Amino acid sequence: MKKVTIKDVATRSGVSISTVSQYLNGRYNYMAEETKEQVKEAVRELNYQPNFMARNLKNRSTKTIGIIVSNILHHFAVSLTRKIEDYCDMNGYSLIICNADDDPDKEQKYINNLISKQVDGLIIMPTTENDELYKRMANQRFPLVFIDRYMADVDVPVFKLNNSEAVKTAYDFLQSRGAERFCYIGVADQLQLTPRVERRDQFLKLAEKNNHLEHQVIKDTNNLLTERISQEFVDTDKTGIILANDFALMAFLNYVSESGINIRGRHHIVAIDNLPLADVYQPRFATITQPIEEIASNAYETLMQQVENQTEPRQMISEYEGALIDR
Amino acid sequence: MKKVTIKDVATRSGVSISTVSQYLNGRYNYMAEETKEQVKEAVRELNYQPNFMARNLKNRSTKTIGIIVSNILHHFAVSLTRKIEDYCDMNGYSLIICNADDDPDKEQKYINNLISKQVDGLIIMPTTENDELYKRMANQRFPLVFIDRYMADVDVPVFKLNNSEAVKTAYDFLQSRGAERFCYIGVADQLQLTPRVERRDQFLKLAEKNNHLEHQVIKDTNNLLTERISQEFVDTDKTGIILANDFALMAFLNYVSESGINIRGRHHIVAIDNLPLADVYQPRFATITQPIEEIASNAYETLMQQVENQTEPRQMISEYEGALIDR
DNA sequence: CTGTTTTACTAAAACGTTTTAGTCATAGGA
DNA sequence: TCCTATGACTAAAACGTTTTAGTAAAACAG
Repeated sequence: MKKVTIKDVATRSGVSISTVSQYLNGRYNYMAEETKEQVKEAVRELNYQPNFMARNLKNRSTKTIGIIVSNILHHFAVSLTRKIEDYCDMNGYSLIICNADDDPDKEQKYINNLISKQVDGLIIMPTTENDELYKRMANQRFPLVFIDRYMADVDVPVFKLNNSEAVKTAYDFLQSRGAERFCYIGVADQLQLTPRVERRDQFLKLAEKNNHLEHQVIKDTNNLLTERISQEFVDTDKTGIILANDFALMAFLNYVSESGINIRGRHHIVAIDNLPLADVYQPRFATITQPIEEIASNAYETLMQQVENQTEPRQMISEYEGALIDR
Repeated sequence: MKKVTIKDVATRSGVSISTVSQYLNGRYNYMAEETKEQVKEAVRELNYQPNFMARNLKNRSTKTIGIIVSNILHHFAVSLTRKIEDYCDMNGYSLIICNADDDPDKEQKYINNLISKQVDGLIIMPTTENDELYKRMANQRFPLVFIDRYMADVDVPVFKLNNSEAVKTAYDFLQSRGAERFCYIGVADQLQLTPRVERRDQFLKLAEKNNHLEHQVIKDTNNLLTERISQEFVDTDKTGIILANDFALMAFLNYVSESGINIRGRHHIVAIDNLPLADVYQPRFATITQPIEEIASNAYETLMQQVENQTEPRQMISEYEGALIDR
C-alpha cells in the first residue's frame, strides 16, 4: 500500500507542490480556473488524503481534542462522551476517546500518548492518583479540564454534579416518603474519587444531623452486600435506600434478584445516575439524573477558551444540580 | 505553551540530536554510560514528550489502529470496543474510538480522518452505505476488517454473530416452552444492516416453515409498538416474543412499563444481545449473548496480520454462535 | 610503530506538508 | 515608452523526528 502524497498530485496535475497546497487550503486568490480544475481532478483520481502528520508538523493546531474516560462501561461516562463528541463535531474538531478504566497507570499512559499526538486539549475524569502529572500539565499551560472529579491542590477547572445536594435531595425524598432508617450503598473504592467521597460523607452527615442512628453504609458491593444487608431487608418495611451510582444499583438489583427478596413497595429507593433501566424496572424507583448536558457544554466551552485564547487553566469548581425523577 | 523538542534535550545534555534520538529509541550499543545518564536526566527535567507527528512522518507505522463504532450507546458495541482495547493495550497499540452513530456521512468523515491520521488499520461496523469507499480501501490494500455487518460485494473479512442460528435457537426455545404464536420485534431500519435483515428473514422463514400463520413482525418500535402489539398481548397467554436487539428490548420493556400490562409468566421472551439489565429484570427472560470475546480476538488478529504481514484483505465471513441464557 | 577495528559520537538528508519570499509575464497608468 | 501593479505560479526553508553515512579517537593486532 504505497501512499499518495502531494507530490503525486502535483506531478499528475502538472503544477508545483506549492500550488497544490494552496488549492488544498482553499486559497484560490491567485489561481487560474483551469489550474484549479486540474488539481481537483488529480486529487479525485488519486483519492488523495493529506498526511495529517506532515500537515500538523507545520501547523500549530491539530483540531483534535482527547477525552480520557474513567470507565467506558459507566453509562454516565459514555453519555457525556457522546455529548462532547457532538460539540466537537459541530466545531470541526475530532475527538479521541481513551478508556482509563480507573487505572492510574493506564491513565498516565494515555495522557502522554495524547500529548505526544499533539491534541489541542484534554478532558479528563481523573483517577486522582496522577496529581504530579496534572500539575505539570497545568504549569505548562496545557489546555485541560476535569470532569466529575477533582483534587483540591490541582489548578484545573472542574465540572461536576453537586454531590452533596444530590444526596440531600435523595435523603429528603426518602424521609418524605416515610423512611425511618437509611442505608447507603456504594462501591469499593481504593481510590479517593470525588463523587464517592462526597456522596458518602454527605450521607453520614445527614444521618447524624437527623439523629438517624439506624443507618448503614455499605462500601463494597462485591462480597459484603449479601451478608450485610439481608437482615435489614427482611426485617423492616421502612428502610430508605440510596444507591451511590450505576454500579451500586446493578449490584443491588442483582442481589435482589438472586436472593429472591420481594422489595415491591416495601422500601424506598433513590439511585444516583440515571440508567435507562430505571424506566422499565419494576417496582419503580426514583433516580437523580446527572446534569450531563450542562457538564458537557461547559467543559467543552472552557476547554476551547483555553485552546483558542491561550488562557491558562485555573481551578474553578462548577457544580450543577442533579434532578430527582420520581417515577 | 512552548513545546519541548529533541533539540532542547540535546542542548541541555550537551550532546547532538542524533545521540538523543538513539537514546530515545533504546539503541545503547555504542553509548557511554555517562552520556546515557545525562540524556536521561535532561529528558526528565524538561518533561520531554517526543512529537508523535514528527516521529511518524519518518516511521512507517503509527502503532495505532482505529475502530469506528456503529453506535456507542449500543451495549454490544461498547463491550466489543472494550475487549479490542485490551488486545491493543497488550500489544503496544493505541486505539482511537470513533462513533459513527449509524450515520454514513459521519462514518465517511471518520474513516478519512483516521486514514489521514495514518492509523495502521481500521475496524469498522459499517453502515453499508459507503461501499465505494470500502472498496477503494480494499483495493489500496488498506488493512481493514468488518464487525457485525458486511456487504456481499466488498472484499473485507467479517466477524459476526451467526444471526440465523441465533434466531433459530430463540425460536426453538420458545416453541419448547409451549409458544403457539410468535412475535418478532425489531427496530426501524432505513439502512439494510446485516443483523437486522438476517434476523428478520430467518424469523419469517421459520414461521413459514412451521406453518405458524399467527406470527407478527414489528419493525418500528417508535410509534407502531403501542398500537400493534397490545391486542395480542391482552388476548393470549401463548405468545413467544423475539426481541431483535438492545433497542428493541428497551422499547418493549418501556411499552410494558407504560401500558401497565402484566407479562408475568404469560409470555415467553428471548432477547438477542445480553444487556446487564437481563440479570435483574423481573420477570426473567432468556437472552442470546453475542460471542464478543471471539469476535474481538479474531477481528484483532486478522487485522494485525494485514498490518504486519502486508497480506491483503479478502472477503471471509467468520460467524460465531450465540449462547442462549435461560434464566 | 603501523594499520585495522571498535567505540562514541555527529552532520545532514529525508519524511510530507505549509509558508515565505520570490520570479516572470502581462496589464495599466503616466 | 517606461514604470509600477497585479496575477499566476514556484523554489526552498521550516516543522521535529529517524536514519545513513560518516568522523575521530581509542584499542588492538602484527
